[in-house]
Amino acid sequence: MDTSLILQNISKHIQLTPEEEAHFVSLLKPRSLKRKEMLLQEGEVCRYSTFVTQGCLRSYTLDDNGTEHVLSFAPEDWWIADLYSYFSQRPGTLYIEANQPSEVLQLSKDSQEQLYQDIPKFERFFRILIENSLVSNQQRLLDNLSLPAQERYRNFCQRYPSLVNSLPRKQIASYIGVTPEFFSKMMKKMLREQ
Amino acid sequence: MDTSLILQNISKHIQLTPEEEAHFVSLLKPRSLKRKEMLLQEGEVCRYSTFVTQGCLRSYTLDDNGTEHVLSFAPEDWWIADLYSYFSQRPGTLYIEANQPSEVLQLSKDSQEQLYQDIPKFERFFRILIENSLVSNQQRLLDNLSLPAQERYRNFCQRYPSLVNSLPRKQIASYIGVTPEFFSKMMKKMLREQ
DNA sequence: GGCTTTTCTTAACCTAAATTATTTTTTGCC
DNA sequence: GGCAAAAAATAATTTAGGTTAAGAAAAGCC
Repeated sequence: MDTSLILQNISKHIQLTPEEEAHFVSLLKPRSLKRKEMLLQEGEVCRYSTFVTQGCLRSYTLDDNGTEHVLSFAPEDWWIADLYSYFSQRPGTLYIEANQPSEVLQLSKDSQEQLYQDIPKFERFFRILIENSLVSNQQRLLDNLSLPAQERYRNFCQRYPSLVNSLPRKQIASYIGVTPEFFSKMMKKMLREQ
Repeated sequence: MDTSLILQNISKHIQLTPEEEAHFVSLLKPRSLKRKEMLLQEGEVCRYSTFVTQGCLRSYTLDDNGTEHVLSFAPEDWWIADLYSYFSQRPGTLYIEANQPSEVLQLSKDSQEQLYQDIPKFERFFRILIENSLVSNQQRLLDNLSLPAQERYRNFCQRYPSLVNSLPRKQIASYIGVTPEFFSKMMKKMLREQ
């Protein structure tokens, strides 16, 4: 189990002693995922926060027509969960699925609560993580309210530069909130114009 | 300065001793706002988290055309801030304005950091506050991606029941992401259909 | 109370994006 | 490498919602 990436991720916000690092690592459960393997489905309780060490996951909902709406992507070095379900430990609405064969480290809700008791610094770490998520989520919401699809695509490229050329276009289309057909037309237009 | 509402708000998530309550209260600065008074403008640094004890505030951006896009409302018992600017202490993009004559209590960023040191329980309190914001913000984003304007309006009514009949319709329209003209047409249609 | 300003409504017209259907291209996989 | 399945492109048609403009209603203010 390779924990260097996650320890580095944590060290961006809090400093841990070697003992604390060891304690944290002991709470992690590694898991391998095949392409298209589901980590979570609608109606299930999200019992883990998941950190991606290799590959890429995505979270999405299905609406009444069965259309997929992508909430987030999690490439290497990102966290992912159905946060409503995770925080409340009630059944959620999100699907979380591996886009590619992936390696992840999982921290259970119980372990996380324990961690807050044992090493209060982690309360700070996860608070900062969530603060950053909230800020970018608010910005994305405002973008969706105020910007045309072209600009939202440009913002997507900023946010996930490593994914622009490796993700199916229909998933990018879903993330920015347009149909694959419209996305295709839009990309052609953007090429023509520059 | 009436602090009963804010202390009650806090007691939903953490228990404070009378001494801790007194310390917390000593950090709060009361402020009165007239209708249309600005608490924050684009380009300014957001130095305070603001708790509304009376009245109602809203946060919004202005786009290139000068069109307003409402991010959030804060009636009594709610918190409001430009979180990007508040967390980073860099110039932000939001306007925060009083919708009506209002009374607020403000906690400066410095005081909040100090509070984390003095009474670590507050780290938990604000973490939970932000967790809840993030969850509802993600849900609103997914609603914007997947639901027609009518459904988004119904969700608005759920979220802010106290505001449905007291807010200018153009602000509600902006919050759900449509023009006032379309909103007016939509409301007429909804009445016809039920 | 009257005057100004803002908000709300209505209606005609317009456009970004959705839908449906078909074909072509790419990808995953044994 | 070949085949099935998924993804992408194209095009015709439709629609949700935007724009423009103008009048009616309501709210704020001395």
